[in-house]
Amino acid sequence: MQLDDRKLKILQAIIRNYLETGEPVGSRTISKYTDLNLSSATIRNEMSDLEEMGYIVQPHTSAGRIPSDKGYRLYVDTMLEERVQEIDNMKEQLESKADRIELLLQHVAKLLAVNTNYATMVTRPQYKHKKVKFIQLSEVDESSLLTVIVIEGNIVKNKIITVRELLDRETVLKLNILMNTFLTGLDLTEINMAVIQKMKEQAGEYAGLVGDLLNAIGEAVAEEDDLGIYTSGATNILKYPELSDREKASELLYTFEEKKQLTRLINDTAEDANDRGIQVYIGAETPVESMKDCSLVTATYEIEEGVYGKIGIVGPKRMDYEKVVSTLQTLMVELDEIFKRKT
Amino acid sequence: MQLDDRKLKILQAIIRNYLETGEPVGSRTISKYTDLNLSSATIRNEMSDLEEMGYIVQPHTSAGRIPSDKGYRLYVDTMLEERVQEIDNMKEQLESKADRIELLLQHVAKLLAVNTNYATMVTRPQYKHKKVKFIQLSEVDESSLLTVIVIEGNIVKNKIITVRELLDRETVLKLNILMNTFLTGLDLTEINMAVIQKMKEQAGEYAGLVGDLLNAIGEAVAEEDDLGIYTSGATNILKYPELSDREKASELLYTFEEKKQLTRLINDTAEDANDRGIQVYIGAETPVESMKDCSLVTATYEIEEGVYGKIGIVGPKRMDYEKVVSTLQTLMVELDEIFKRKT
DNA sequence: TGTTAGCACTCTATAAGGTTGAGTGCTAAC
DNA sequence: GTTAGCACTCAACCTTATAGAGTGCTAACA
Repeated sequence: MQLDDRKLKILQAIIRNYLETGEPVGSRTISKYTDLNLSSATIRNEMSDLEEMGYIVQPHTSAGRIPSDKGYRLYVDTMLEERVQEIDNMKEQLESKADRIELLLQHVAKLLAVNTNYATMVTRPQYKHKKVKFIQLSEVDESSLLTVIVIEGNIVKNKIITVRELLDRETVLKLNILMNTFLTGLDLTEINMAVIQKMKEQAGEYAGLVGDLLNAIGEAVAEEDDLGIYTSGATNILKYPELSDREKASELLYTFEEKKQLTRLINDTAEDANDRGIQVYIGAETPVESMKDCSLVTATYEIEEGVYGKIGIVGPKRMDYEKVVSTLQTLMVELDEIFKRKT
Repeated sequence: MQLDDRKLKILQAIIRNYLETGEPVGSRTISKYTDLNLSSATIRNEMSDLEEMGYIVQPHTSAGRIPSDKGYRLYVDTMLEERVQEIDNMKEQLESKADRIELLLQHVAKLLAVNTNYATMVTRPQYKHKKVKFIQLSEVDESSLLTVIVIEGNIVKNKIITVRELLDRETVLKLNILMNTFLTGLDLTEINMAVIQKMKEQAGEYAGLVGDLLNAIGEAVAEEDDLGIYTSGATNILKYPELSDREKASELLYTFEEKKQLTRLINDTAEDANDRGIQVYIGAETPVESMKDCSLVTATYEIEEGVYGKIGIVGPKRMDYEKVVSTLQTLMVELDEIFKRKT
């Protein structure tokens, strides 16, 4: 069967209506809702066809139709258009935070959540090779040595380590130079036993301390990985009846609270990133089990050449795709500008 | 009327039973449940008395009884005893994180949530006067200056500021000395215009930069305030039917997601902190509106002389008070040890 | 005088039957 | 190809009946 123009219009009308109401849509509604001037009977015939073709489903005989995953898919693939959006204040708010990337991203998540009424998540940019840019050791007091590590993208990590013996100023200086000469420019995979061995040799009596320092650096940088996800608006999920029954809501909210599962989102969707931009996952298409009754829209932002992060919006399948996509598009442009200006 | 020993035992039995089941408790249940060897009729008489005295309520005429807020209050005040608890692995887990206070606290929240099945929150220790302990400026690259500030309690804050002109090594060193001589030992309220003026004079041509630096420090430290709350297990709330209807759950979860309202918890309960230790707030006693159908148990921990933080557990009124309180008590001892050893 | 058995009463929760209304599929006429 | 009309289906809702848990009260008992 052919999906002609009229069928497409009817499908569109069904989906639009369902997005608004969340209720199955009947033929009479469409008959009035569209400007096709067709009777409900004709619509019924067309709907019957659309159902046969798999774009819509009936929850039970004698109910209206709701879009199937395939229907949504067609909708987002063919029907999305640019939408003008008033997010000027969003722009202002973002600029004020441009210098603290974590705060900025957290804020982005929040803004999106407030604007869309869906749950949102933002991942920190993932540096594939985290090169050490700079290391600074300083004595804070007699027994504490502060280690600050700056890695690519001006991400700053720090760790305080306890030293057994008092260090004089000169030793600290020496250690500083040692650490920087050896480590600056290396990424973490390059810090292998050979390098470590060499460093320890050079350090002489402070070999033990150097070991501690390296551990501290390792830990501080590793921390980065599991803390790179910011979420907001998770409770918005409870606003949608089809997601807010005990079981589903609990699972979903837990996913957002724990965040761990969300990493799969980044990894599993990373491969699609060659055609970067905005991706829509509907129902079972999502890589996270607990979202099987949701839709997920992700966007990829680029903070600098080759360094990407993801933004995701999770809502019911009857999510307002147009709004979400256009909001994301605008936001991407915004972020691009902010990052460009910075570097 | 007198609350004699028998009445107390019956009340205790009612509460215990209600804690387990979440259902109103009838006289026959108690008659079998206790070792008092009394018939249900007798229990009924006593229950009637207990109701008159305000310790229990009937949700409706022909239902069993549930404890009133007053009943719970009596229960927690008189009936809590030490409970031996197997939290040895809790101890181990905590020790491995002792050197990163934020991670440690986050972990404490999580452990508690997992152990109790309630929602938990932990606040970072609140330094009343945050004295600057140490400042370190370092050049990261041509245009970025990294400012690291260590404040009391070894809390490390950092901020990268962009500089217009290239700074030579000597200037950075000078600025370092300047910042440290003026600011070390001061708390933030003491950094007033007079001090700033003097610093700028000394800085000469770099007066503008000093201003930027001071702003950065101010910002970095201010950040501390609103980020000082860690939560975990918020979704546990959905496990308790009496809290998981749409309205209540939504409100509660939002409180946990936003965290802002939770600060009131710390402030409002701070006054009771003279008799520090464990506090129980039942129903309307809680300082946070959205928790009016919950109970809240808080504990105060001391990280060093005069520096406190709070731990809170939120659950239904039929929370297992014994378990919660004893878990908290053990945890307090644990934390005390960890902090003592550190300093 | 405290305790208990027994009984009538109350009220929720659950199930069963009846009704309504939205929606469909099919057919026959336009 | 479109439409009006009709019989049919089924979830949602209301009503009613029933079961069972629990109470309060009274009278008898130790």
